[in-house]
Amino acid sequence: VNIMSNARTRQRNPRGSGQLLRAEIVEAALRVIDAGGVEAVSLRSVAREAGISAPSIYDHFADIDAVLRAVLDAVLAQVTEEIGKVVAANPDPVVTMLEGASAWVSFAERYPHRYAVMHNYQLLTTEQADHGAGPDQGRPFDICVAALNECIAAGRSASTDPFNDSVAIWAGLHGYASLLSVGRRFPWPDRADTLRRIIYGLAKITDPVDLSRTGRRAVGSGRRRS
Amino acid sequence: VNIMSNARTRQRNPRGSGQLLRAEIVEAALRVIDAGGVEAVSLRSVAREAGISAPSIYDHFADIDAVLRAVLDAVLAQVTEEIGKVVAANPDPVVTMLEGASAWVSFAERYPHRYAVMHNYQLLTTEQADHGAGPDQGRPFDICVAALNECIAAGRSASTDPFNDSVAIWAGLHGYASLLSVGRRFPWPDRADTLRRIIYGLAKITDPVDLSRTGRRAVGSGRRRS
DNA sequence: TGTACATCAGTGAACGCGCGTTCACTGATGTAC
DNA sequence: TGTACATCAGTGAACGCGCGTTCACTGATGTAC
Repeated sequence: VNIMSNARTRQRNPRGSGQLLRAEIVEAALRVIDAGGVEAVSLRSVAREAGISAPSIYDHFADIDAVLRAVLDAVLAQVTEEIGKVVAANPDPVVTMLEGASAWVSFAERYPHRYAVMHNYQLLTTEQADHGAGPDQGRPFDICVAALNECIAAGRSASTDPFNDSVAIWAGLHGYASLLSVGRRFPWPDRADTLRRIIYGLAKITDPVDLSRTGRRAVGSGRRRS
Repeated sequence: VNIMSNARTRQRNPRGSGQLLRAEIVEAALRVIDAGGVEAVSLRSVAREAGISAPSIYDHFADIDAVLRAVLDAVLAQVTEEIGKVVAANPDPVVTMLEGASAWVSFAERYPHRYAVMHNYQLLTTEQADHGAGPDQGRPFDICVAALNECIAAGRSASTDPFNDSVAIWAGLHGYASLLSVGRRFPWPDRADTLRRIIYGLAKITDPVDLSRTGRRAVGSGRRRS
């Protein structure tokens, strides 16, 4: 747990740079979370990991929950950025949905404990829960609605209700990410296949794409229709 | 938290009935979980709720994790029974899928903390994680595969791969149940509508059913196809 | 240019709390003789 | 029928631990004069 600790190596920040410790505390909390989950977080464990004494945290945060809210902001920013990058890189709206979904699930698998923290409702401030900063409700969910609207506009989706269909997509992706991130033993099918089933089925994609071909051309064999 | 406690009112069990306390401990743990989530569970909090001294638990369980595993068994039995009842009552396979899904989500909403415990992988024994007792992998997941196979056999589903499609359905239902159970504020669409989107989309139902009509006849307007 | 002082960025010791766990024990009740 | 005893179903006190939080403090560094 203490492998990445900077305990004992830390130097006091120079005069006027006291704010730097705030960021160091958030980073230390992220390391504690990655190593042992949110239940390993305590004021003292974060202080140990940051290489400072416990009372020093009070100079920057009111309590450990304030630290966790700052952590949550950092995690939200990270996942939104990762998805945003993928979405911006793809002009094809169907590919955008698939790759965005893949980025979401990939984040959950690489940072399972951050993903869990992101969905721990107890931690959220009302603002984080209600507005744009909300993990799914906010930017990632909005990205999903926007991408689905683009699919509809391009004639690639049969959805007539992009908001309600996006709720279903959100549920599917969160459930899949959540199941994968807890590391349950299960004969999981190929991930790209499962993501295609979820996105094609819930976004009502009429015009699948074969991602295994570099040309990314539409193919007719992606999903059989009756 | 202590409202339903039987502290101070409890009588020692009669000679030869010491086993009864085991069940009382599990029930007390369920009350603690329902009131405050799994993080409120401790050996002492469960003992308080059961109206016994803390060391008494050691006569029946090796440690608090053993109590939680017994709790998990009870929760799995409950949810499996609730779903099984609904499934057995419906001869129509499409209705079975919808009502089974509704029962699952309803359980998550009525017992959000039990639902969370059920997906807390840390608690599972290897047996619970791998075999029939597993929360979704086991009986509920098998019920889903069986129901989907019935839909296919009845010509109501276009699925050609019931196992992989069931994984997608499992993801969708778990995600939806999970999102609802954490109580996030969100303009949720009508629940039956969302469940229809998830099941019809992922089970590839070609022949929707209108649940609002008591006759449960198939209707053509459930989902537009391009 | 020197020096007193204020400020900054923290520290160390201590507090009371709930926790898991141990250990010797208690008191009611069934049973052997 | 009486009584000694074994057993059962627990209890009460104590331990060491990590926790959140407080409080007086320290020592380096910038600044006023």
